[in-house]
Amino acid sequence: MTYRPTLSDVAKMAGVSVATASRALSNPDLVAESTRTAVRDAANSCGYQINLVARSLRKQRTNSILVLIPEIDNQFYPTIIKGLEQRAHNLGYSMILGLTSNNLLRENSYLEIVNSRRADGMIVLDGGLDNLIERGIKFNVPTVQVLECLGGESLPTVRIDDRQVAALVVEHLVGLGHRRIAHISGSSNSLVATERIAGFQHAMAAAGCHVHSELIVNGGYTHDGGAAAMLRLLDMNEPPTAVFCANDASAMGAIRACRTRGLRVPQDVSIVGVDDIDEAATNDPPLTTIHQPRYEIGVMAMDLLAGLIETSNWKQKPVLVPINLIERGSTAPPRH
Amino acid sequence: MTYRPTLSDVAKMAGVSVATASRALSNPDLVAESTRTAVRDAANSCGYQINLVARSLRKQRTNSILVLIPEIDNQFYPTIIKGLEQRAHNLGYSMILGLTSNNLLRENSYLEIVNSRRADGMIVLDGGLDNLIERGIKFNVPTVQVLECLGGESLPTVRIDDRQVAALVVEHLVGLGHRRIAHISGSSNSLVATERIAGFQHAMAAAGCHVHSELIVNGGYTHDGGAAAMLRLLDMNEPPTAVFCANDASAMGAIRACRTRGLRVPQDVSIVGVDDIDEAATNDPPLTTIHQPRYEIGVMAMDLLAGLIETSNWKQKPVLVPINLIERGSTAPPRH
DNA sequence: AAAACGCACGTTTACGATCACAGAAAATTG
DNA sequence: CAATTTTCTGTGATCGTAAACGTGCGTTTT
Repeated sequence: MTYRPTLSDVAKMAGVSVATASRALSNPDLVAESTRTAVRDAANSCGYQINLVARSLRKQRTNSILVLIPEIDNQFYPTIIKGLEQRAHNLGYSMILGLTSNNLLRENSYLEIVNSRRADGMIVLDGGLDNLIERGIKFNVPTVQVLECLGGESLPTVRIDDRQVAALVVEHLVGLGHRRIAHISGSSNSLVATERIAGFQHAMAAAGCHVHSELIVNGGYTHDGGAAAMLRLLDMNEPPTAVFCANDASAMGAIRACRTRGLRVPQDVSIVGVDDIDEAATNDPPLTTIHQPRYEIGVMAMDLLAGLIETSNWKQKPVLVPINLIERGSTAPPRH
Repeated sequence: MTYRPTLSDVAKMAGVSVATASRALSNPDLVAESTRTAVRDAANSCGYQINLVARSLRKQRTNSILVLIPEIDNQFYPTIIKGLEQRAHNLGYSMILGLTSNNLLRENSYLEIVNSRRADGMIVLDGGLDNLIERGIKFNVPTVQVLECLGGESLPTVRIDDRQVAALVVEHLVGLGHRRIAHISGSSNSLVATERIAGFQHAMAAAGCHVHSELIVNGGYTHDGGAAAMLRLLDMNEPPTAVFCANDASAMGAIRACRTRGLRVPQDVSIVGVDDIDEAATNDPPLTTIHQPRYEIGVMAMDLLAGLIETSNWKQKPVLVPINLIERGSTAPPRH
């Protein structure tokens, strides 16, 4: 195909004006049956395809949204992306994906996309970018924050209750009889990590367990970081009998570390993760973890944004997504 | 901010024509120093942001490309996506991500995006969509196929040599002393799967090993499928001493199946995977596998597409990406 | 029968930038 | 200093669609 017919070509062929051709194709009910079919036939016979760029310019709407993710090869984000994408598709939006790598330069260049009207709004899973979000607000770009919300809740937000995460874990472990429980935390510049730490301390206190500060070590959310942190815990005079890890990757690292010291999970040490990534179920032992409904989180975030774009108002409350603990094979009562 | 200044506002402020303002911002060297700074100052002072939609309409270029992926929560694709995205970003393109789920309806709706000029080209990792690709060709949309190439190589293509995959695996296992080797294959409607089967048979024949047809079973590329396939192999009168699995997920499933039968890997059975997903290295035992440079594959595909968009010609040869076998802990000489 | 209404459609312009063309101003040359 | 080139800038057309607005005509209302 060499020449791309435009709407005016179609109109000419059908013997109507451009306006009528436009209406016949986009708002069929505004047009008489006969002209409607005439226009449609003309469009089909010449292989007409609407030019969405032109429509966007005229309507001041691109029907695409920008999604900013810190990293994608992380086991955690892909399912959220899936939820976002499928919902976007159902709502008639395309998804532009930006990987920020927590890199300020990249973030700024992605901002260009929304500021220059190439996207109608954005979803940010990278709460570290508070400055980005501020600028987003400044330009009145509809924005939804997901999970990591460093910008506070001045923006529409979909997240889980990270204190509840810790509470559920502590409740489970204390219920099994553990008293000496450690926490392998996430990166300290993350609000999620600090909330989980606070929640852990609070829940432990509520259960009447003392938490020595040595029992909270940073695992940086990674497999290797979790393993290193676990080794430090095992080197203590009185090691913990159970460990609450801030995510599944560090939990698996912790399990690996136990093994290198000849300890069995869960017989000698209980380990709990957070996220419930796919690998958690197939891991050996299967990981007891906090399930986050990642797909649904994506769907809800996209719904929220779409509403925001269309009505530009929102109820000032963050959407809190329910979570639950999934008991698998990595936790058991402590030995005596 | 309530009003968005346009180029004509900037021009008015700077006391020049719109054309000059456009040149000053987009082609600064075509304009006198003094007017250049005048225009820039005006743009800055009123917070001007270019409208990329308008530019796209005029230039008939969107600077965005469509990437079609069958599924994203698959451990395999995210790293490719990362390569694609980062390269796209460096080249000045945005990436629109479409998840097809191998669903014909979705595929067609994504085609709309390129046909309606919202993207300058597309990258297809979902070779199952031969009809899609055909239409892509029909509309002269620059397209690059990656890995799974059901449409043949009439299109620009970036892939690995799947027969070589099988050859490397067989060479490794035969080198260890194995003679009775099985293959847990991928879904039969995939060209990649059939090529690996053919390569397996060829390499085995070349090594002087007979391959009974029972020794090739379908594992559907999944963990559970791999486990089920392995159980079938272990139920044979004379089970294989080594298994070549079509991907890492099915290899891990196979290992799990061995364990449920009380067999140890690699002492009793050797297992090889393909892909080298992150989990392969942390798996217990660490998986011997064929490494695919997924990030680089993404980068190369994006480079190829960008070239295609700009020059619209290509050397008629598929880009073959080099691969190699990584020996880890899941393979060993057979017992006697 | 006159007034009021509403449907279906055409005319025209807006959307916001870029580019070809041509003219004006400045710089260079002999 | 006139002639020529070079540099710079404005005019107006253009990209393809949507929508505001207006028109003609048939139908209903009193």
